[in-house]
Amino acid sequence: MARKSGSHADITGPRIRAAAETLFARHGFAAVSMRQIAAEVGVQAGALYLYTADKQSLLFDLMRGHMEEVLAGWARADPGGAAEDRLEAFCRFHIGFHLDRPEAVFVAYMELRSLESANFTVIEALRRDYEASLEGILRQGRETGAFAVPDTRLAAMAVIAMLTGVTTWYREGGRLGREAVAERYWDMARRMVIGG
Amino acid sequence: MARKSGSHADITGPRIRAAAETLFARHGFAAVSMRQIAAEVGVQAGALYLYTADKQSLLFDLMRGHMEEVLAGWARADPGGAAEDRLEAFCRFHIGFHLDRPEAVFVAYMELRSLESANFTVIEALRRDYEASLEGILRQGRETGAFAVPDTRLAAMAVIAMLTGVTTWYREGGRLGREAVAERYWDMARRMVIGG
DNA sequence: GATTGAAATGAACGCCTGTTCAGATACTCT
DNA sequence: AGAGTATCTGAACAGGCGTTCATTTCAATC
Repeated sequence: MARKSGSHADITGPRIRAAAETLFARHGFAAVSMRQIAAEVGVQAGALYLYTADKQSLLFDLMRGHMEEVLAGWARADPGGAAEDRLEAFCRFHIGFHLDRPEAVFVAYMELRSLESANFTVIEALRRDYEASLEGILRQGRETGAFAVPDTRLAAMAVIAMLTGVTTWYREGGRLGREAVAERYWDMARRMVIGG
Repeated sequence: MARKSGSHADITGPRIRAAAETLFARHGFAAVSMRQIAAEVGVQAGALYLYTADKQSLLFDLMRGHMEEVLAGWARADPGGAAEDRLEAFCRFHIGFHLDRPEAVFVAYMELRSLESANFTVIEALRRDYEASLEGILRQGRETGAFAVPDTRLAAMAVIAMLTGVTTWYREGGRLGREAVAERYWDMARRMVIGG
């Protein structure tokens, strides 16, 4: 029989993933035990295995889900058109998306080394897809003469590193709001690549 | 009696720290056991405690040593003078220094959360000192009119994140040499902050 | 050759790990 | 009320953890 929507199982799975994400972000994958995750959900450790094959799958599912969300998010946010407009959209999207999910971002960037080899390959490929989408914008801008970028791959890595860095210091309710931060970062990114 | 220089003890301590650094960088602090470190040095686990109080001290000493090296290194490399010259020196120093010590950098950036609270405070203060030295350059440049930076703290964080990002993709013997990478990153940093 | 003292061993401590599973519980549908 | 199923418990497993310490090893000194 098909499971009713809203059943306990439909709720507990996501709760486990959320608890794991929070704990992995705070203490690191290796430092968090299945019993800690279970306690956070209010359940015994054995119950977790009704929802996940093992601890590694929990991490992998979290990271793959995040990377797919990033890619789908940018696919939606990409306005197309001129390279400069697309770069602005990319900067604003990247910062907004990352500030919305600080824990997922933390896990995705810090726990690559905790992935088993086959899982690492999958996540790494998704990451390269995302980086390639930025590099595509830079190539387009160079071809149309809008950007002066001697090395698009290198510039793409530099821009992404700069943008992602926001998550290490930004605090909600701090001196600058998201919009102000995004504005200034977009301005710096523009100056980095613009011709002249 | 004073210990003879070159004694076993003078050699084993650094060997333990080197092994710990490599293993912490590769697998993460929590995922590495004292027995693994000992095996790497060719010794039983108990022997490590002749050279370090505990595992946490091993990590803390590594990170403090690294941060103090960074600060001392920049103090030596800072040419003084015009802000633009100092910024160029900073970019080249930061990239060169970090590419020389990929493992120490990895540990210093990834294992902050593995530090006990008191130790974290110490490391964080050292990091802020380093960031402040870059921000000082940007402030100087803004005051002399060389740079157009609306927010020096934000720009400092952006530049450091961009520069540090090199360590995530640079591979010795790759498409670009260190000098070429440093040259292009300095160019991007300059464009980010320069007036006009 | 005996004495010293540093260096290292290897066993032990109590506790925690990821994972499994037989049995108990609670809920839904007839 | 009773059957059936989804959910969870709680104990167990084999092994690893950080750390301690009595004992041994070994090279340098007297």
